[in-house]
Amino acid sequence: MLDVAKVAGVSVATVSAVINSSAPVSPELRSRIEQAIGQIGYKRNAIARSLKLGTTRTVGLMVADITNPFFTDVVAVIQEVLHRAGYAVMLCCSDEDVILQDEQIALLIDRSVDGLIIAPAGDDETLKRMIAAASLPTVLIDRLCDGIDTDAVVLDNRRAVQDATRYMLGLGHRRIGYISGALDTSTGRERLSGYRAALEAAGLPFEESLIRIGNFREKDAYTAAIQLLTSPERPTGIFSANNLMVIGVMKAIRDIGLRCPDDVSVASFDDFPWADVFQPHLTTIAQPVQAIGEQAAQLVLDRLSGASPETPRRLVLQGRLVIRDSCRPVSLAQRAIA
Amino acid sequence: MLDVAKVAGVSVATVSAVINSSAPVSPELRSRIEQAIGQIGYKRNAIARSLKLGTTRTVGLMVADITNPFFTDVVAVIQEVLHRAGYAVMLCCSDEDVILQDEQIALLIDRSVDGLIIAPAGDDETLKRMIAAASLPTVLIDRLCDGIDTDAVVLDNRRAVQDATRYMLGLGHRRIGYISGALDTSTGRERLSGYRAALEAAGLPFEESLIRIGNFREKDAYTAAIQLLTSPERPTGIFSANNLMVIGVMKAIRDIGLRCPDDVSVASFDDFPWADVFQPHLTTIAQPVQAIGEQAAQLVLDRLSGASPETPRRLVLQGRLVIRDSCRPVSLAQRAIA
DNA sequence: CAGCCTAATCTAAACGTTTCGAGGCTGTCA
DNA sequence: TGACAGCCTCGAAACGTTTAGATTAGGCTG
Repeated sequence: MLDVAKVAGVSVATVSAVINSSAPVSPELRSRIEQAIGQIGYKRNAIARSLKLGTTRTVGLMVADITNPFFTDVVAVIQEVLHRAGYAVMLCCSDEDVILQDEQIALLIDRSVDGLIIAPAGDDETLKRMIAAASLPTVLIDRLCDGIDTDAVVLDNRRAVQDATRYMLGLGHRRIGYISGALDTSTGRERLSGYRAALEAAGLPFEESLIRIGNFREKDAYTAAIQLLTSPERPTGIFSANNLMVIGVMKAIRDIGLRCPDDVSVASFDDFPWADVFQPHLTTIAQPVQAIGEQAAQLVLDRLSGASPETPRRLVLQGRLVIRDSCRPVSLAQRAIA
Repeated sequence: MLDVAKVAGVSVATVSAVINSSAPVSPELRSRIEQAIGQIGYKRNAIARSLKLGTTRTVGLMVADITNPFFTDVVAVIQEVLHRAGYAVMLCCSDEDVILQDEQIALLIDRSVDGLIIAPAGDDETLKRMIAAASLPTVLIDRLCDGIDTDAVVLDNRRAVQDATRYMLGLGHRRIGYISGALDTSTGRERLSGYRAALEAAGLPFEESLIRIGNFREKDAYTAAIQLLTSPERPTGIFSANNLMVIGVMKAIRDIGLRCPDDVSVASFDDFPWADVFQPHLTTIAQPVQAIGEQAAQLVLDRLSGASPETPRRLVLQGRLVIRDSCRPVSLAQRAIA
């Protein structure tokens, strides 16, 4: 910029004024400066600018698992909306690990991001402290955390799972295995509570032995499903609390030598683009990923521009049960087993 | 930092010395300073540091489609390796769009990333110019660009597709439809050339009418497959040049009222974690995603630390044909049609 | 005891911007 | 003609670091 000023024979202040059109500059100087810029090939240094302005026009985005299609769909739309608004996105991934999560958040805050969008891997004190200390515009997505009182956009998890469970009950299933996400996540807890509520509404008992923790991971879900399927009273249906885990469940069913839906009915949280073309066509709960991403991005943009109310806004969206054919009415043979 | 210095009763230079252990400091002062840091809760400002040092410890990562599981797998490992090395990752996505790609690269360079890892959406002049002008450590992944002469890690696309095509030919298929990626990508061209080479080796003619461009996108591939399947001489097999497109192909087959593999055999580039549990079990070419990610990250890290040779390094990895059961020997009935 | 060396500490400049306040010029009005 | 307002332009400080080079103190040597 100093060079530009020299070439144009003006002061840096004037150059800055034309670049940011922050002050009136005579047409003559303006053109001289613009020409000098073109000649030198000058690009303003964003770092120096950030230092002076205290703003980076970057928002940190942290998801629990970059490999999960649900998150990538959401990331894609957030990315797009923020980019349109002139913000860059710094993406991190905690791999469902709280330690890693804290490291990454620290890294983002360290880099002075202007805002934060987080799908937390789990409640933890450090996270709370860091967010409070940083006091940045923050929005939680997918999952909430006790004690983090910020904007958020989440699903009505309880209701969605309640619907799905009611559907399975309606097909005559009485023993429905449940592969849960980690219970230190809000989604883990809420989804399970939906299952429980459906059972209760149907006047059925809640059996601990039908619940297994799959930690939202394929591998853990596989082990969990194997246990469920080899237990003395095998469930006639299994509900998986997310998309990654249902793959593990299906592998378990195959490895045990059973078939879905003939021997075991399966339903799952999160939809797949290929679900209605590969068999069994999975019955799932589809999340409005587009809306989630848009709203989250908008919430953070609103706060960034100071257009938000003081009190945190909490958006709750609804899932949609997509019935395909991975669930079947309970057969006589299955009844006999149970 | 000034505050810390005041509290500890020393100069900022000394504080800086203890923070970076860049100069010897007496134990007494060191502990006074450390205490002051704790008391104030001081965190060093990375922006100011970047300005002074001219380094951001951030690398830009740009992929063509964040929604594609192949890319997310690679992104996940790059992320992890770079994080371990103390670098942050700034992720962007071009959505297979050259214009968007240029915007995003400009944004990354503008933010002064220290290095760049790019899976280009396509050859284009602007990209070349920007990369040359920025003269940053750059590594291309998945796809090469004419005229961008940097480190790179790619697959032996030609050979992989040649293997797969030979396999289909071995099953008796003579009319194999080919859904191609965009031909302004190196992967688009190389994969197609593998198909062509296999045909040639088998002494069969290459028919333009069997080739359709699906642009690596599900939607375009769907349209392309519909055309192929409704043509007078319907192919008995279809090869899809990536994972997203094979979904479109399967949807087309279903919508036309055909079945895979009974009526049409299908094989595809890129593997899926669920491929051997949902039917039809897709025959695919699996890419070594872990290795691709690790090598790419390592290449950029090496250059960042100045440990690289002057000449660009080009790593070519091999794919692996995973035979499942979406391809079947050509039946008599199919022969009759053709 | 002067002179020197070493080790610890400090001062101040620099990185590339933005911006505040001051100053200069032009033109208008009394 | 002088006062004043308005518009441009500029100088310089500030953002929070790092670091080269100056300074100081203390110990050793001759």
